[in-house]
Order: sequence, then structure tokens, then C-alpha cells
Amino acid sequence: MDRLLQSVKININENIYVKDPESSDLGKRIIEESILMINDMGFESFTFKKLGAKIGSNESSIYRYFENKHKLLLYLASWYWGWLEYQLVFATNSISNPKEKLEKTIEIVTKATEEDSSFSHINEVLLNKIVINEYSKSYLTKEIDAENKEGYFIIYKRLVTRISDMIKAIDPDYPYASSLASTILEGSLHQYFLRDHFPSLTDCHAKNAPTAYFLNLVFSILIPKTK
Amino acid sequence: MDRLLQSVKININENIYVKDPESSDLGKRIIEESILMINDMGFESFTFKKLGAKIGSNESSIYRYFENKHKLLLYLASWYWGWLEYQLVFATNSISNPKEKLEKTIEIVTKATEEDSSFSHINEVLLNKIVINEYSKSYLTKEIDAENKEGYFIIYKRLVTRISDMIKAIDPDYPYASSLASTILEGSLHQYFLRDHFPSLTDCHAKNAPTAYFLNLVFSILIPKTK
DNA sequence: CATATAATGATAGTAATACTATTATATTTG
DNA sequence: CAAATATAATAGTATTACTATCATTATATG
Repeated sequence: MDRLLQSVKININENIYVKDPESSDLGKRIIEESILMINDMGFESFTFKKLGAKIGSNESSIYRYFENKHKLLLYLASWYWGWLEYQLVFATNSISNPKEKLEKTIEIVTKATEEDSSFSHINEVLLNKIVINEYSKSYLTKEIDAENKEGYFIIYKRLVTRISDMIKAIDPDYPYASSLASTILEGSLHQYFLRDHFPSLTDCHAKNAPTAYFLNLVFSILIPKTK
Repeated sequence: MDRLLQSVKININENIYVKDPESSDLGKRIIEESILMINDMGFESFTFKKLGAKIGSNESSIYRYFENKHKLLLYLASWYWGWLEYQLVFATNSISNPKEKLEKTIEIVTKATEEDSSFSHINEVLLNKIVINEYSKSYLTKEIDAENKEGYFIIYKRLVTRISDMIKAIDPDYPYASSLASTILEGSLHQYFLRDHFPSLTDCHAKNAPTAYFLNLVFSILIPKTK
């Protein structure tokens, strides 16, 4: 990744945290270790008490950063989507050809995650796994409408909207640009999950196969004329 | 729905329950009321204690039917997918034209659920809502591989395979039949969720719009020649 | 450099959850 | 009617998800 990112901070809705974890060493350790732990033991088994023990800190100290583990998950997910959005904008900004631009976008949002050394306390590869396995749980709740109103999902929504806009730029008459955009993002996570746990339900077995699947899918729909 | 269903029992893996809830009045009340409660309060807030209070029974009695609420969710989901599979097979069995057959299938698995009077203690409309909002939680767990091995997801997998086979029947050269089939099933649930909570991320606002979206998607991919 | 302020840590406590175990009481069936 | 089975009632446990209070340790500022 470009060194430009080293001076970039992913901007996350301030209401998600009590105290910005980027603002202190303890905060960064909370983020760093929670990624490892949630990936290891799953979100259900993960607790602030266990996290405290692991980072040699106290449960009560962690509560000064996040109200609860749900909010921590929202933070991690927002960070991930913000990071992905940055990569997307950075890589596609200079592309003027709409088809090429969408191609590059699909590639970026569906490819296997690679480590980014710009954020030393965040393991992007594991964070991607967390998003695959846990992201749905952050919005499949009874509080969804209230939390959406609070803006806890803006980054994700902005990402979908960006992709939707690119689809419209290619085919203004296609009536399902938003649905297709959300299908790409959500569907990509799902294909990776299937690959690992229900291999018979997917054809995405090779590295970056989801990219090939979605490229084929999207451009079969949008540009059947050029076939 | 056809009266044939009245003599049909949805067959669910016996390891999901301790005692078959279909085998007693209390069992049926557990299923009936748990659907209402999970729909009302969400799976997280739902407990066997609350369910017991609601049906005028005891927490410990419910544990004689299901080990825990996770297993109950697996049961409800299996029942839903089994019910949907039955409808699908019933409605498409006599269709010999592969394209028509897949069309009918997409229609059935993506359309809004309607009440089926054949199973008086099960509210299919609410059960569909539960599947939309909670199904992912049943497999996004650390126990997924063990539970998959136990066969807790066979009905769902069989459904995806059926759709995948129909796709292959239309285009044997399309290399992503399984991925496309899983995208239809999972994507349909997701579009309904978006419609209710993130309307800007979907174009599926009208009744049964997901059906139109997926019909267009699938047949743009599979039969671009006939366009 | 002293001291105020903020950050962190330690300890305790609570209500609820997700159970298990035991015993009592109905209900069914042979 | 007796035996077996199903259900209900009660109690108990470890863990979770916090809240509250107070002590200690950094750090910042005057």
C-alpha cells in the first residue's frame, strides 16, 4: 500500500466510541488485541473481561473506550469499510473510463485482503475475516433503525452508493443499480464464507475467485450488447 | 396452498431437537409462540424463561424439547427451508422447459411469503421475517463446521443445489452455478432486509421487486444470446 | 517543581442469562 | 390400579454485562 495512507486516519462516527481508541496507547491495544481475540474465539465468546486479561488491563478501563462489545464491533467494521473505501477511491480516482473504473472497483472490494503496514496495530487480514463472520450481527438487531439514524453505518452506505453510482454511469437505464451494488459487497463476503464452510455451495475456490465471479456477473448484466 | 400439504410433515434432522416438538401439544405451542416472540423481540432478547412464561409452561419443560435457543433457531430455519423446498418442488416438478422451470423457482424463492393454512401452529409470514433477520446468526458461529457435519443445514444446502442444477441445465458452460444459486437465496433475504432498514441501498421497494431483480439478473447472465 | 487533572487499575456488587439438578405432580397407558 | 411418562416447580451455579466507588499512577500546566 501507498505510504500516503500513513498520514491518513480512518474517520469514524464519534458516537460509536466513548473515547477515541486512536488517542492512546491503551486504546490501540484494545483494537489490536480485540481483532485477534474476536477472530480466534468468535464474537459471542469474546468479552471485555477476557480482553482486559489479555492486554494486562482492566475490564473497567475498556468500558471507558466502548460502551459494550457491540459498539466495538461497529467500530471495527466501520474502520474496515473506511479503509476499503480509501483504497477504492485512491485506486479508481484517476480512471475516467466508466467500465474500467467499475472493473477496478469490483476487483478491490472482492479480492482477498492483504496486510497493510500503514496501520501497525491493525491486522487487516484478520479484520476482513471478522467482517466476513461477524458483520451481519452488527446490523441484524432490533436497534438497527435507531443506530442507522445515529449514523453508525454511513461508511458502508457510502461505499454501496459509490458502486451504485458507477453502475449508473455505465448503464443509466439499468433499474437495479443499488441492489446490484449491495449484492456485490454482501455477496462477496458470503462467497468467502461459503468457500470456508460450505464449499459445495460456491464455485469460488481458487484465490480471488469471487472477483472473477462478480466481474462476470456484473458485466453480463450491464454490457450484454458488447458480447 | 394445496391441501396435499396438510398430510405432509417437514422432515427435520432428529439431532436438532431433544424431543420432536410436532409430537405433542406443548411442543407445538413452543414452536408457535417462539415464532411470535422471536419476531417481536429479536433472537438476542428471546429466552426460554420468557417463552415458558408466555405459554404458561416451565423453562425446564422447554429444555426437554430443545437443548438451547440456538438449536430452536436451527429447527425453525430448517422448517422454513423445508417448507420452501416443498413448494418449489411441487410447483416446478411438472415443468420440463429448463428456462421456465428456473423462472418459476426464482419466483418462489424470492417472492414475499404468504400464509399457509396447512400448518396451523406456524405463521409462515413471521417465520420468513425471522429467517431474514436471524438466519445468518445460525451459521455465523465457531461451531459451524461441527454442526454442518451433523447435518443441521442439509435442507438449505439441498435447496441451493436444486437451484444450481437448474442453472446448469440451462447453461452447462456457466462456471458459477453454485455461487449464483447461493447468491439468489442469500441475496433475496438481504434485499428484503435492506428494503426495511436501508432503503437507499436497494431498488426493491415494490411488492415482490426482489423477484424482478433476480429474474433480470439471472437471465442476463445465462441467456444473453436470446436478448 | 508542585499540584491539579486526567487516565487507568482494583475491587465489589447487581440483575439477568443459560443452563443443571432434584423433587413433586399430573396424565397416559398397559 | 400401577407403572411409566410428561410436565411443573423450585433451587442452585457459573458467567455475562454491566455500574459504582475508590485507589493509584501518569501527564500537563502554572
